[in-house]
Amino acid sequence: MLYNQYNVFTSSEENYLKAIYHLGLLSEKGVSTNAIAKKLETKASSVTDMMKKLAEKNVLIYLKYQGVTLTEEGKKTAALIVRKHRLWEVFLVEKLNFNWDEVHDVAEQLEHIKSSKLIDEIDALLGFPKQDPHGDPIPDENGNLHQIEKTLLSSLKLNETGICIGVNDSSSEFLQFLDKLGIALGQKIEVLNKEPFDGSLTIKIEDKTLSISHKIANNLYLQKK
Amino acid sequence: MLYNQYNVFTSSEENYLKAIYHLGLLSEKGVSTNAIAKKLETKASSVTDMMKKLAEKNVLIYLKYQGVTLTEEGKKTAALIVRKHRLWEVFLVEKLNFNWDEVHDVAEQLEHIKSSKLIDEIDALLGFPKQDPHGDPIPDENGNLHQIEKTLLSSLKLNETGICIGVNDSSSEFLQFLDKLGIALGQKIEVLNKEPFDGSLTIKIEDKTLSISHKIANNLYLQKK
DNA sequence: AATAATTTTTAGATAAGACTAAAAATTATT
DNA sequence: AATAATTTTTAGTCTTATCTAAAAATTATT
Repeated sequence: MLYNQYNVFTSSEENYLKAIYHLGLLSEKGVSTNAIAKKLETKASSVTDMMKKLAEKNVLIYLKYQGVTLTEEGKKTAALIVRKHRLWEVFLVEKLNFNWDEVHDVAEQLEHIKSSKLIDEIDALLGFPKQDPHGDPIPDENGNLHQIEKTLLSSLKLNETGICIGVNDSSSEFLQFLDKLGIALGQKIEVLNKEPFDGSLTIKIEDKTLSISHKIANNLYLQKK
Repeated sequence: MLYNQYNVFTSSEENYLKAIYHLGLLSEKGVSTNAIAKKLETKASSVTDMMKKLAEKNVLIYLKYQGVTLTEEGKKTAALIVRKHRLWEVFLVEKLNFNWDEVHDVAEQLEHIKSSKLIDEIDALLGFPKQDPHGDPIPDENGNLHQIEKTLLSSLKLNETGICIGVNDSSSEFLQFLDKLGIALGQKIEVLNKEPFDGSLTIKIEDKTLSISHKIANNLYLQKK
């Protein structure tokens, strides 16, 4: 049960919650002050201040020197911000001709707009999408994630096949590089060869044969067939 | 010639510029501190502080005790915020099923999103509209207004006819009242009778005959036929 | 286990934007 | 023209969200 559904958060508070949410998914332990500071490009002292404030608002548990953990309310709040971010990304790509490497900064702004009708209507306009343009899952209206089974291309075995469903690194550099190679979500990929020397792969994708580095293969998620 | 096209403004600064822009359209003289304070529901002392800051940024001329006037750059900046506000209003009504009385608060938030591609694409998606849902003109990409000739319904003569093209008061109370009466933009209105006693009008609108108060007639704009 | 290195917190400072209360200037009224 | 009323500005305070520098706690290393 959530203590207080009617908390209102500043954009800054929302950014902290989102950062903690993302970092918290990576491990079971509390999220460290430094990790948050690094993610938000701010100073550890600023993080400490904000953690005290957010703990007061019951969205996280803060124990000095032990990092923080989101409460149920904090998780839900954060997930709903992520939901807005990802829905806006889909909107920008599907309706406004943005490329998938251009959406992040604008979505960072749009995610803070306060209006439940707005985001519900955007969701409906887009046909209730389940993934954003980078293949990341969109939390539902209760903040729950329905993750699909995903495998790194680098961990596929020889001759295995999968559908490209997401990226690990969604920097615009990487996304533009994929565009250049002609790799996009939804495409079928088959591993033709794995080079033991440098970990590079030869893959078949949409009738073309490509050689890609281990680093690339380590940033592409597939759904195994 | 504009001094500096690359000024970046905070949301608060943008709200001041917009308020001064709207107030400045009403008269040739400088806009008074109190008028701005009233419009933004803030204190005169806060306005004075902000005027000094905006004068530094060359978007307005501030002379102590004499009110302020926008510079060319200030006018353009303000008009482009108004442009964003009104385009978002059209978007909310046309694409997201908002009623015309629900759009203002959300557009107040959306108008501060920084991305020229975003607003250009919204403009294109909507087919380059020239008016917002209340009939107010949308400034072009250079900040210029192309106002159409409009007449208050209250100043129409007996048996004259016009098309309803806008409202003067766009509070949600008034707009909901119009909805209840069945009055909407684009409708043809004919003045059947003018009551000298209280200024009320009998009008014919879409085959119905209605009696409306002077106050209502004073808040509806028509394009004369 | 003691010391070194790192992380985190505290304390104090700053900037933006708002406020109150009082002073100063302007405008209105007698 | 003098006084009253109003408007505007100034001076000082407050909150939010930052920061730096120093102190404290934790973790790693010898």
